Amino acid sequence: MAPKRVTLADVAKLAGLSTTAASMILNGRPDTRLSKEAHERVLAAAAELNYRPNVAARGLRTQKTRTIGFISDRVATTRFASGLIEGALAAARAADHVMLVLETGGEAKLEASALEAVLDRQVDGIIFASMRARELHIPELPAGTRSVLLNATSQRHAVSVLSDEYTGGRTAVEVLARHKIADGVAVLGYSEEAERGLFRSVAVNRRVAGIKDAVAEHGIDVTAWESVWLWEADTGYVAAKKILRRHPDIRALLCMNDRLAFGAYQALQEKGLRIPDDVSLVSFDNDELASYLRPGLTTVALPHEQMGRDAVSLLLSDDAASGERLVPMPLIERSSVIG
Amino acid sequence: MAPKRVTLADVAKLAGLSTTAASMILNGRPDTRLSKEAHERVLAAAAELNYRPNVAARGLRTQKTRTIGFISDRVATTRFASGLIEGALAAARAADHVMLVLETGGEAKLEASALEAVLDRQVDGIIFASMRARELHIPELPAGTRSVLLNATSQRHAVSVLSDEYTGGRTAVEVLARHKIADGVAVLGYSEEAERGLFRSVAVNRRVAGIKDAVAEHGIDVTAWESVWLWEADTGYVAAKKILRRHPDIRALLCMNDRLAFGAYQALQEKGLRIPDDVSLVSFDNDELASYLRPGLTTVALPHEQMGRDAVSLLLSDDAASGERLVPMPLIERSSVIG
DNA sequence: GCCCGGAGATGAATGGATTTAGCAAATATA
DNA sequence: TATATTTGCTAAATCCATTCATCTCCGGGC
Repeated sequence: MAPKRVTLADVAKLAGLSTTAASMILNGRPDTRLSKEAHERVLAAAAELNYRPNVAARGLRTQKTRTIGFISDRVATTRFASGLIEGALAAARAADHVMLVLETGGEAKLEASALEAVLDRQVDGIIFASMRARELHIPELPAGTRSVLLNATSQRHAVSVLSDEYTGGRTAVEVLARHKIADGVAVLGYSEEAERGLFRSVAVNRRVAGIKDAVAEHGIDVTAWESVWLWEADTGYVAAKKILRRHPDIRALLCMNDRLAFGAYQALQEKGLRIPDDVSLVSFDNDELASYLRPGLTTVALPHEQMGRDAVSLLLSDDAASGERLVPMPLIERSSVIG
Repeated sequence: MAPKRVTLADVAKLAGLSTTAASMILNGRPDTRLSKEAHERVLAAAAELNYRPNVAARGLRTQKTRTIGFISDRVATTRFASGLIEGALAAARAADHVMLVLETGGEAKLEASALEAVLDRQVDGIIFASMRARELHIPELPAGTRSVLLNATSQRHAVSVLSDEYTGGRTAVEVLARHKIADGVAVLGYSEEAERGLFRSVAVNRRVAGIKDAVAEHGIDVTAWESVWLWEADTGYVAAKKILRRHPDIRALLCMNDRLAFGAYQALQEKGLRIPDDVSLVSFDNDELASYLRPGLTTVALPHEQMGRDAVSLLLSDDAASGERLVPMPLIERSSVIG
């Protein structure tokens, strides 16, 4: 039904002017000497025909496509990690850009072809995202290709957006300190002793460093550091039971993520221990889960949406910032800490 | 460092042939009469220079961009809904296409601008997705624009991909029947009596119809239909408590989704009732939650990934199928039904 | 010796924009 | 009156690949 797309030539013809004039006017170029009347005619014609420029054609000339490539290992390993995409999408939209989203599953082969696919489409910049903070290997990019690492680091690439894990770790401990919990604290999920020399991730190491520093500063006595390699609900359940068996006097559990905390809830419930009256819990992530739990779980949030936003604005900003952009991890207070 | 992109002209020059020849050879056109030697030279030149065609330029000529627009209200309202995107992404990649993902938050204004944004980029087709199955209002598209509705229906648009809710509803009931549960069953989340005339959604209505038919066929006695408007963990908790108070003899809970079931778990635990020994549970969705729960929740899965895949393959397939593509909802058996 | 057909290749148009260079008329300057 | 300058606008090149329409040889047929 609807005829083919309106082109600039159509607009120019209707306005009785050249495409040059139409182009200049529609792009609002400042140096033009075209008359007021010409402006009006072109604008009116464009409006009447409902003209929209063909981005591919424009991009061919200008080398700008107003398109960003977002290459990530997974889009949605965990629900909350897709906040990275949501934030990026929102920021891109605000800047009048769109995003090509590609998923690689972490496979090198797919990573390479994903990169080619976005390069072939002349994107203005590329975001390399990882759903769990880690070191990424990025191949060399054509000169002039802008890129930002999101929730990831890389040797070669200058700029990356990360959550501020060190401060986040401190925050979690400070909640305990503020609520006068000074002993009977167990850390669930990480133990330096058990994991020394094993590679965790930059994020975890920094978080642990924050926890340790804050614990020392506030003179908190940590009864146990329990190592759990996979941070899932069932492993959390098992580990929490173990801690409770060995240390019946535990008053607080600092869990390395919300799924572990979820498992701990189950273990505590089984033992008939009440949260927070008998045992307090603080955790990390602010997974969707955290709000479902009863009582609600107090947790230090991973600011995924903000990180996504920041990645886009860094990518699109003119000043070639470099280094790490650390995004604060906000404390979400619910009811799992006694007070 | 790396010089500017290699163009077809570069390849042609290195091969000592015209761009016409190079283009024909690289595109493997069958009718060409170019010599074997010419083929070899062009292919070798392309490989040596690592030539990749500029998709924008090609698209300008061929009107094909190998790009799909994916416009959705939310990308990740719930973790598992983003399976829609994951599936679509995987299918697109398999078909050597990429996806422009746009999020509208359901706002009409953003929907309109998202549509323009993808149309401006000459996408080969558009998927309109909704994270919760519902009726979508899609504006008229330019002639020849292919489109598929994903997890949504619309008056105007012919083809949509939906989960097979009717059969899914039956499946849930059949689990109960198979395990010889014939009475003391309560449905948690929907009551026709309470919600008569209120708009739910096509999906819910079909699911309920399936439940009703299967219940009648198997001669199951449903003790209570409890209406819950918002299907969340806390509302499920409250509703389950209410049911247990009024009907202490309940043996099974059929929950309209996993979050409600999660709330029911909490209510049952508080009452000291064991799952599945005292009360069995069946639910819908296969949310990530369902696997965290103890015991694991038996649930009828929303086949989001498959739906995403189907949407892309329908969009890209030649035969202009129309009507609804109903994707089966698989039963995920865990341990919440006595047996 | 001339014409014809086919093999092997290419020039130029095309798609839809941006942009450089420059033209013609009107006005200003001397 | 003759020369500069400004004003208002446009032809044509460009971005890169695809494709239509030809063009040039060369050997075979008559």
